[in-house]
Amino acid sequence: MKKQKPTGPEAVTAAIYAVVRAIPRGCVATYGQVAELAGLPSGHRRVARAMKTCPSGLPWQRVVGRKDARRAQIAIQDPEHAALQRKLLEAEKVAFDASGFIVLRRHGWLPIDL
DNA sequence: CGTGTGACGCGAG
DNA sequence: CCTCGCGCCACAC
Repeated sequence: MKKQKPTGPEAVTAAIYAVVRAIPRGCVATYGQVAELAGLPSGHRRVARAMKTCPSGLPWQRVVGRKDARRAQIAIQDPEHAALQRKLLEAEKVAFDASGFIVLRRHGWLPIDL
C-alpha cells in the first residue's frame, strides 16, 4: 500500500489551500501558521509561493505576514496588490492599525505564540 | 549543477 | 521598537 502521506508537490499545495480555505471570514493567519497546519513546519516560503499562484476561489487575503507576537502585516511587495488585500480584509471587517498592522488578538484565527 | 532571489520567520544586538 | 543576519524551500538563470 502506498503511503497515504502526500509527498508530491501537488499534494502539498492542496494541503496549503485546504488550510487557507479553512480560515473563517473576518480572521487572518500567518504564513508560518498555515505552513505548520499544512504539515510544513518550516514551509512558510512554500506557502508564500502557493499564494502567489493565486488560484480562484481561495481566500488568499486572509494569509498575512507576521510582524511580531501580537501583530501581523500584509507581506505583499506589490503596492497595488497589497492595497487590494487590505481592501478585501476591510470588507470582512478586519481592522488595520494606523501603521497598517492587524491586531492578532482581535482578528487572529488561532493563537499564535501565546 | 551553482548562484541569486522572494507575498517569510525568528533570534540577537 | 529598531535593524541586521541566518535559515528555510522552490524556482529562474
